[in-house]
Amino acid sequence: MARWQPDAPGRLAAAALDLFEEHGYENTTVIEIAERAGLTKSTFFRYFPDKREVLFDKGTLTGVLVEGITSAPPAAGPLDAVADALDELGRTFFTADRREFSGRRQAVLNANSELREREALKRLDLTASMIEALGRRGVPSLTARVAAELGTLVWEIAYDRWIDTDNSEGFGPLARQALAEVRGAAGVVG
Amino acid sequence: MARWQPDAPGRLAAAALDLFEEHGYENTTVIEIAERAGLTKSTFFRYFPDKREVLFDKGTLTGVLVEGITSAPPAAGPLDAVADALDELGRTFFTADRREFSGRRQAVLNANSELREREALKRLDLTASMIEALGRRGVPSLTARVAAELGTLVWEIAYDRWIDTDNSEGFGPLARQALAEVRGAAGVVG
DNA sequence: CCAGTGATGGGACTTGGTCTCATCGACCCT
DNA sequence: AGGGTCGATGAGACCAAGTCCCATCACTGG
Repeated sequence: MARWQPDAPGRLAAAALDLFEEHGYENTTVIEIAERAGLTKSTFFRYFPDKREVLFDKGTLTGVLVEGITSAPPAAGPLDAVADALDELGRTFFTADRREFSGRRQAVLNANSELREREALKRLDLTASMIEALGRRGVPSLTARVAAELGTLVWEIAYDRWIDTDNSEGFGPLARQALAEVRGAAGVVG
Repeated sequence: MARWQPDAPGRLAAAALDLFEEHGYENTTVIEIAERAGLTKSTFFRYFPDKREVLFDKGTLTGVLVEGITSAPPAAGPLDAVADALDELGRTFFTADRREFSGRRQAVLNANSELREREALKRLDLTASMIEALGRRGVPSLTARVAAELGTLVWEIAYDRWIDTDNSEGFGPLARQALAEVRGAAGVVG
């Protein structure tokens, strides 16, 4: 045994998503996931720090977003920098071929509180990364915090719509639209 | 045995905080917590759904905040309603005598990622509650979402300052100040 | 042909969390 | 006083997550 398997983490993630859809997250055992992927519990925990993490990408999303904010034109305001980053995200991450997978994944997340908790943490980390990236652009601390909070909200709204919609609008335009709406609302809250 | 103990959950929470400070969260066992409180593992899980929850109040904070938003003058804008709620929170919850405890608790939370994750979830739930309360005031959905996001940020900033400061300013004034700053920043983000 | 390396398997072990049942004390009713 | 109910607790079996350590196999290079 101990044969090598191509793309072990990918196989584990795929197996996990399948099983979570079939039997639910809590009724699925790490051992079952590993078995379906042709691996063992040991290997599972070698690639993922815990059971929940099998459904979350290793910070690639955050990386793209930070990169996008950093490389936005220097003259752009904080929210415009975020908008640029969201466009970039739509081009490199939330592509059309990943939409179905994202939808399946999100349905599983929504169905389990333990997973929603992990999602909440990721959301917080995402906001923190945006704050840091905006800070490197010279945006004052508190402004960065507000912009990152609103930016995260825009991301969230656009992501939900991107998954739900039957129309084939890409993530980028949806984000632009959401940003405009949030901007409008921010001007009205007082 | 099976003797009755006054305020079992309170004793468990106090014992837990002590032990977490002494040995750290992960190096403390639920059995140890229960023992220090003169109880058992069974009783611990009868009062708390899991180990983390022993450091989180049962939604009283959210309750006060929602109540405050709901009972704000009908003419008040969304953020003003939130400001009223934060004042109420300062009067009934974040009182001077609870400051030391809150500081100890927060230090423990900050030291452990599992606890920070739970905190992230609570933050999300808090925002959701604010959105709902604002919705009942007739605030349009997206405006409510933005206001709740900013309100949560204000709460967070004020809470941090309330814990850190040596000065004896109450939570209410700190929240007012934070709100003004966030308002200013929101007007600048573009 | 042999040694080293990297990915995997196996199994023991701790702990969080669930469940079921027994026990004890307080209170009530006659 | 005596018996019965009820609420809170204790006790212990049990399962799964997560950690650790070591064995094993395939591949690679000399």
